Amino acid sequence: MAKDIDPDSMHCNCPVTTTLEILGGRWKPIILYCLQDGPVRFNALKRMIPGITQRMLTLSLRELESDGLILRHVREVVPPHVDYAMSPLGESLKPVLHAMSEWGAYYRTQTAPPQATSDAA
Amino acid sequence: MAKDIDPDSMHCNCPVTTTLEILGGRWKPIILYCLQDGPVRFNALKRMIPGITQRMLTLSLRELESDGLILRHVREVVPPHVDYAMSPLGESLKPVLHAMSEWGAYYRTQTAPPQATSDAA
DNA sequence: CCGCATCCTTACTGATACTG
DNA sequence: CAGTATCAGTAAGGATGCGG
Repeated sequence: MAKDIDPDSMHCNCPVTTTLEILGGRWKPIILYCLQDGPVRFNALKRMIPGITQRMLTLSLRELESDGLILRHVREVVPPHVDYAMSPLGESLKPVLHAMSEWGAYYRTQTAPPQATSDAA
Repeated sequence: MAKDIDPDSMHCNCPVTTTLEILGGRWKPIILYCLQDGPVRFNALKRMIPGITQRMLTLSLRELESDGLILRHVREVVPPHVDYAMSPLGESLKPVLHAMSEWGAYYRTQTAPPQATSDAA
């Protein structure tokens, strides 16, 4: 998803793809979701997202920061204290995240028949 | 993505991730975008999305169909005539696509260098 | 506590050629 | 026209260990 698209071979200017490029990947949306209620520390984030590895958390955080969606705040103390928070641009993404969340939930109700209707394919 | 997530290892029930799984990948959103105005034939789709290969178009279409977002209509004639259209579930995704599109466009205005027209629009 | 470096595996994507 | 099959390259994601 971090794939760089050459302007020369930019077949489609679809802004949806732009959005996908930014919050694509397995962990970005979850991280953003966790940050919605305020700043969170690195290890707290790791604890909130059980399956994530430190590597992926670090990489995702860096990309999110690089894309201007989150802010990284380092406090020079021992032990180190670093927390992450949404930037204004990140805040602007909230409605989108909300819409995607709503649809994802709706989708599940439409495709997850408890046990009846074997059209599970 | 075609990635299958085991319920047992489902670390996060974030519905946003569900949505991302469904329209993740390089071509899905573009295809959905092309289908928004009505049914389109296979080759027409291929023509509307210059960079896509037949393979990726076929695979993406199959996944979209499998996920219930689009409908495949085969007319048994020579030459073969197959067209794809949004299903009601696909239609329900339109607002989400629109929100993502809006944000993507907004994001570009926020990150586009003022001094140059580097946005390959 | 926070993060980086290395290596490895898998998944996604693409080019090309062939078929009903 | 609308696919399918095979092959291969790249990049995303993960495991583990070290450093500030």
